[in-house]
Amino acid sequence: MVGKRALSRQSLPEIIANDLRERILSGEMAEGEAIRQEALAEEYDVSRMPVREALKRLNAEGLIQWANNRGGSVTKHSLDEIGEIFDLRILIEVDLFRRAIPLMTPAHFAECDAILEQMEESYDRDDVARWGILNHEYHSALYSSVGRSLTKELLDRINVQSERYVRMHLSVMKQREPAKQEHRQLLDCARAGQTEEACALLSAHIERTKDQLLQMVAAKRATGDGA
Amino acid sequence: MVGKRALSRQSLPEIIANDLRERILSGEMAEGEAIRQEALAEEYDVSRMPVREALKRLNAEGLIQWANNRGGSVTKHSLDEIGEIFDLRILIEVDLFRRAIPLMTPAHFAECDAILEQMEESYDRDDVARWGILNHEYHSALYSSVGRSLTKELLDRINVQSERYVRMHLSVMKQREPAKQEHRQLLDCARAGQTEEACALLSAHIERTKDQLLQMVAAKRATGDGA
DNA sequence: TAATAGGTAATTGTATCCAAAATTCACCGC
DNA sequence: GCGGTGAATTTTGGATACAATTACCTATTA
Repeated sequence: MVGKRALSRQSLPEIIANDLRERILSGEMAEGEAIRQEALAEEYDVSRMPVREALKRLNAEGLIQWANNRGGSVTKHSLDEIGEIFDLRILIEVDLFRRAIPLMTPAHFAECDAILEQMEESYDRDDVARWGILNHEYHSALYSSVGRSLTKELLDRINVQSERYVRMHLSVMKQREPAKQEHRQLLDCARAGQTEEACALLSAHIERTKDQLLQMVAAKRATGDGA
Repeated sequence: MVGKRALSRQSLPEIIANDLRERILSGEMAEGEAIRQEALAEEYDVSRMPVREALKRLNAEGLIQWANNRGGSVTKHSLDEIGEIFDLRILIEVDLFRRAIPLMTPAHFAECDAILEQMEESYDRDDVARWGILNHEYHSALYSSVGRSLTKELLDRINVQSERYVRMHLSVMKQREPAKQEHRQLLDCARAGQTEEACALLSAHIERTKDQLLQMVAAKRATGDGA
């Protein structure tokens, strides 16, 4: 993301977009839920204008869909599309990882190690929210040795989509041990300079997440809502 | 003032965004050029509101950069970033092509053939504008057998970026014969079911375009760097 | 003479207001 | 009783007016 640390001077659309994004990602705003500008404006106690800009932004991010004069709704992905999102993650993350490994220094490995430790700590406390954040941080840290800012920006956009489903996943995920081990192996392979092995592990890691998650979403949709 | 064309069913921001996008892609708005909302609003004879929405959209597409209260400017990519754009194209297009080839039917091949013929015709007439459009159509046709709508959407966004530079490229490109042959070979391999060979060709094809183009942009920036 | 501070002008961001489009409900006709 | 058409309400889209922030220019002081 663009690093504007002065968040005191954040514009209203920015603030609202961030909050709405969080509400969508957390599932507070359900898939397919209709969005009315005025209701949101009243809720945030601002005019409809900054709300409109925030909605436009989220629309560009793909989190909500907008019809011309017909209002908007929270984007709902089909199972195929959810799978596609994870295939894109595999494609781009593995490419980044392959470029990153030869450039990794002890400092990079140390950073990954530090995050891993915090992750394992959050396992034990069953702090899924923190685990999700750290998971994202860890994956980013794996690629920090390589520049590729445009690619990372693209990946961030895709990750916003995937995060919606990963979060559902985390909250009901039983077996976190495999992921834990995979994260360690990934780093070990990278440290040993075994680029292709590490990439294969990363690919399998995301693939496994995808499979588990698709199963879960499918089950949820079959029982839960009729849509 | 300005002739209001078919704005009937299209929203104003949409129209303005499309026009601005075209102006940026065509080079009419140069890299790094500052953008003032009011000037554009006056030019299009509308208020600043739809202009702002259009600018927001282009910002999300990465064509312009926006600072908080500081105005915006047309995005200027470094040589590395331009290379990155083409690397992303390779990554995504090859993945799409690999998935598409096994699904291609005679109808798909016929469509590609038809576009190829028009392309070769436009070679002879030296119609670079038409060639550019057909080039994009051809690449899309290669992947038409596969669904993957989200991936295609992503690719379209990347292609918008690359098109800025491809257009410069086309207008000064001397040797179009290699591209011509490569396009044929690509299709022949795909028809023969030689998936990996076809993907390798596609990768090399885009890679060659990237190399030529980087050379050209580097030369252009070295001479007239003042802009 | 140069640097800093203050003021002014320009540009962006937000709010309120008005118009246009769409959906829904009711009434009329079949 | 059912279907279609029209009007009214709801909701979005666009314009104008106003506030806030920023940058530039000028003046004053060291």
